[in-house]
Amino acid sequence: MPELPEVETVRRGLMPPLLGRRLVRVEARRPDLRRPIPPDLAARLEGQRVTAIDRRAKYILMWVESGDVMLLHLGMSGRMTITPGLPNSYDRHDHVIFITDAGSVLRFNDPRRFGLIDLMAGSAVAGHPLLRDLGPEPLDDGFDGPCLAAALAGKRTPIKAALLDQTVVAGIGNIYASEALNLACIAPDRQATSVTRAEAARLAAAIKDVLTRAIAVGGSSLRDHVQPSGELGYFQHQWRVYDREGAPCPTPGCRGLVKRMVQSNRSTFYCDVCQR
DNA sequence: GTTAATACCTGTTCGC
DNA sequence: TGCGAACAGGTATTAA
Repeated sequence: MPELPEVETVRRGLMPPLLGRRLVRVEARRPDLRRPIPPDLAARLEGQRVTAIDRRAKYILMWVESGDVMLLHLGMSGRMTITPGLPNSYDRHDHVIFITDAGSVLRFNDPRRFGLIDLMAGSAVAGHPLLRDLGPEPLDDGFDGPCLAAALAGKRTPIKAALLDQTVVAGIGNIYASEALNLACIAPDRQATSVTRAEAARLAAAIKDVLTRAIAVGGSSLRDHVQPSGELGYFQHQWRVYDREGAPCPTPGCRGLVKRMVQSNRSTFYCDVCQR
């Protein structure tokens, strides 16, 4: 599932083959993703040189020389793959194709079609409805205990649900929420308002740690995520609790076992011995 | 206004 | 073995 580390991995994988290249052909083969692909996508991107590829939360922003920005979200099952030349055939879920002046082919493939593509002028990025309400970037220098504590203030919801709220912290999904809470030894069903300043500092550090280490190994390849090169990510081998029900808790000195519960219709994995 | 539940979608896994 | 049900989950929408 593409959360922040997977999206960042994709962004980094797209930079070498795309940055500075000209898009010679853009083809939307299936327009009905979570929201319709803008009908003028090809017209506004073809002939344009890619000037920057950024990330905000789980969104990728591709800037072109005209000043337009393509916004991309991978949803749950989306992947971007690059091949050096034209493939023999396209997959039925290859929804958008980009061909560069170097001849490489970028494919946006998304079987479940929870992903989306939008297009806007660069001046409209900050005010875009999907971007304007996002919370702080957890890997920014400014994200720390006080920052997290401020974001959690007044949230009358379990801390796990608060971490999934993109207006609280941007980019955390179901896997890394469980991982960070276990690393910080905070119970997922605690009310967000009950998290102390010291705990918020611990949790902010745990979030940074988990995300940074996941990016370093290319993210988690659960069912869908691969890097643009086709390589897998390997962080799933380092999961502490996610999808490890019954396994020993990895916290040093803790003798608990990983348990699973459902919060807001989502699986949460945790240890009820060391997570308090 | 805030929070919880549901819909969207399809490939995979599970149980009978 | 084969079938259908359940499950996975990010975000928008609807309900409470």
